[in-house]
Amino acid sequence: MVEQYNARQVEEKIKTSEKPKVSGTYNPKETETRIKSFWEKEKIYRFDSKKKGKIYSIDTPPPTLSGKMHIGHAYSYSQQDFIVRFHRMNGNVFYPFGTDDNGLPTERLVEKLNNVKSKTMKREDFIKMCLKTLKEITPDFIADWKNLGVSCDYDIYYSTIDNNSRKLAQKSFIELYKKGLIYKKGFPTLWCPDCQTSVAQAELDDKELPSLFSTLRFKCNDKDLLIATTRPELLGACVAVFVNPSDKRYKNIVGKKAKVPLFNFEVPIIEDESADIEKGTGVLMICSYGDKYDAEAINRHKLSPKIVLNYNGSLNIEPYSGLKLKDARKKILEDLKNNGFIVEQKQISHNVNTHDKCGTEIEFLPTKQWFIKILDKKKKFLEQGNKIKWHPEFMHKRYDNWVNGLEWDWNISRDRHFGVPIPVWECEKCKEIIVADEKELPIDPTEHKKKCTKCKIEAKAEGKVLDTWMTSSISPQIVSSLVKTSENSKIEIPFSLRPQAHDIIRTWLFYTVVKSLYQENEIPWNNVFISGFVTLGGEKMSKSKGNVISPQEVMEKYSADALRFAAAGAKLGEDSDYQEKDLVTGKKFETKLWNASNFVFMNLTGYDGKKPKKIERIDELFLMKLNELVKTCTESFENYEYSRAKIETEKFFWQIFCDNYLEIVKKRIYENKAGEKSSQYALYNGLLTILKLIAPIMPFITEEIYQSYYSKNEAYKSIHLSRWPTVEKVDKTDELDVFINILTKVRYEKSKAQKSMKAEVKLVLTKEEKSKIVDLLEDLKDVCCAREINEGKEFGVEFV
RNA sequence: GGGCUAUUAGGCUAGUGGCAAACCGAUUCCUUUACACGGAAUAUUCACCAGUUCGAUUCUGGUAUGGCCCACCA
Repeated sequence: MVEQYNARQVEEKIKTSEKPKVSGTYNPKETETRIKSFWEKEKIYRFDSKKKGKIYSIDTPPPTLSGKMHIGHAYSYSQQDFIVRFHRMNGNVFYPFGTDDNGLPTERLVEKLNNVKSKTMKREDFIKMCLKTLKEITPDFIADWKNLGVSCDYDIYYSTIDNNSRKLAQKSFIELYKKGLIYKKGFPTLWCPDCQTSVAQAELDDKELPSLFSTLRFKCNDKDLLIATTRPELLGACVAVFVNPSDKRYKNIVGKKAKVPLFNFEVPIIEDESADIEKGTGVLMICSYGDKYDAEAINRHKLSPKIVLNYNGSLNIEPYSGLKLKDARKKILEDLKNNGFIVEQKQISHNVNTHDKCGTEIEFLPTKQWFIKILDKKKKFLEQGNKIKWHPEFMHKRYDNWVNGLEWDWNISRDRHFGVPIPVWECEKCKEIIVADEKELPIDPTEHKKKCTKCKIEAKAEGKVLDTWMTSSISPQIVSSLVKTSENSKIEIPFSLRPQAHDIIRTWLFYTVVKSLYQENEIPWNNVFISGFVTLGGEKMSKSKGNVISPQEVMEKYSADALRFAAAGAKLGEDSDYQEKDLVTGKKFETKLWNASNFVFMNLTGYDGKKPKKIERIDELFLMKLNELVKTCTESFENYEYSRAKIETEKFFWQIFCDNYLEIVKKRIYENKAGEKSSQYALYNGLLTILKLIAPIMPFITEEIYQSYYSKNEAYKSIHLSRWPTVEKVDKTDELDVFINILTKVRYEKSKAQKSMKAEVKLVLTKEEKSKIVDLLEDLKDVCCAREINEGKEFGVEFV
């Protein structure tokens, strides 16, 4: 069992421990639990609204509340936390937390947990049940984020279905409606027959499906007119037949009528560029509606559509009434075949659009929906995109591609039961729209009666709900509303950062830009930080494939710090493959950090914290080298390149600090040589700096080491509130490199001779070598175990 | 079909206009005043073809192969 400590006990422990606690083996499980409660108790990550100075604000992504944290979350939230922790050490951060529970996944979860069906309940009651259920299950869900060390201020919390979020989403609707940016229109829209709702372009997925490509026999003046189709079930909705104007084969029949097989009605034969001469038979049948081009074509030629599809995906045309699309297709093909209307049939595979929530093939149905105008502002959205700094830069292209490819206005209404209601009523007589008063929000119009201001009769409540992105797209406004602002701490839009994954650039990211432009006339954030996915063996993880890595188990086995360490290896924006060896490396790094700290503290007895008058050259060179690392890490973190900071710090700590510097100063410290104080100074500050540099990535172990030694001398109660190391201007010198180079050569000779590194030698250096490290000869002698160092024509090692 | 991105040691990945690198693994050795969960060393490598350049793994163009996004869907 994990031993539980509270913060007071931690304090006691620290106070009462005379000797440095860093000894024995590192126990991450116990430590992480204890450090986590210390952070919570001391409110280390609380947003301080009174603190002066610039605020680094984060538009934290709210994870969907369903099930548990998955490994992708673990990586991406770690990555954003690296950046946040770096900025916290440079000033004040605003890092709220939210959960997304306004969507289908949560609806299903709540239904399952309470054994109810939302559609049979009053919407208001279902939302109440959601809020109650969520209150019960959310703490457990969030626990994983806390265990991982994600340093949000969890008191600044929102849920996308809570009263405040619903209120702001409705307010946003009303604001945009009043600005004339929202309209309601009957239109053939993307429709999911399974969810029985309209959907937005951004919710479409591709699916490669097998299909039958059938060439059918239409009739024109008793002659055959062959037309190929994959959608025979829509024959009854055929309203025209198109041929290309430059297709000589069909010139003579343009303007005549074609007879639709099986249904026996006639449709006009029209010239239209959209018919591809090469494809099929070159004749194209237009149905209402097979796809968006049908919709456009029907509009273009002012044809009247024949709607044969019901909202639930069944046909309404005899004799196929009531049959679902797939069954109807089967039956119609059968009938066509039996009547000799099929000339040719082949199996093909083609991509179809499906609904990303349920995988059902998307249909087109004319329904009345609410839209936000976006098509006429493409240029403006591209401009906004240009004002944002993208990390990595190439993700900007994805945004541009999406904006350029937009073909529909944003459909924001959904025919679902659960969600944020659209706060309007419509007079059935004069079609006047009555919007809710801001004071009434959040409101469910179906629960309230409103009269038409003109006709004075009762208006009809809108039954539809808003697209969940309608709420998510105002996340900056939602989190801003959660804190009281003071002079010092205005949470302003644009925020500093939006961290998110690349799969929702077209939705969350884009829609937030839209809202921010329409509501604030601003970009929502100055920086966007796009993380990649976590794969296993190069493949996407999914429950169905069974190749899922559970972050809870990884944390259990390797520690949260090790998991974060692995996440820090992933390059920004790129998918990274989960490799167990990265966790092994992370754990080893912990051990090494622990042992090295142990060694440093052991040798700091008698150190008074003051800077000695004389700093030995070797100590100075080490601190200068470290200064270069500080510079690199600072720049890297500023540019969101946490992985570079991690690699450089790891390399420096292991290779320069442990393998070389500690070995070099050992003898001086053991033997209380003259430069001891100087080395102690360098050890104390060197280790502290290294700890700070790696603290954003490994917050637990660095805090533990800080608490066990440094906190009593340093001004800050947590390493995560301490100040990031500053970069000093120093002259460059290669003395240390030359020194290490010589040391390497000595080690090589010892290794070749199969001798211990402690074997005593006589060393011969060239005049040039010797002159470069003239101040370091005594150190070289110590670390090489050299009895003497002589000058000669060439480098040489002699064993004694 | 368009866009983006990638191709580096046995595996997984950094990186750079001028001796090619970390980690895991393999091989050889080393040990006891931080750490064998350690240290020293060894082997093996920049997809292909052109161009720019004194010099290209790095820049440019193309080819091949993979991934992602978008489009096509009669």
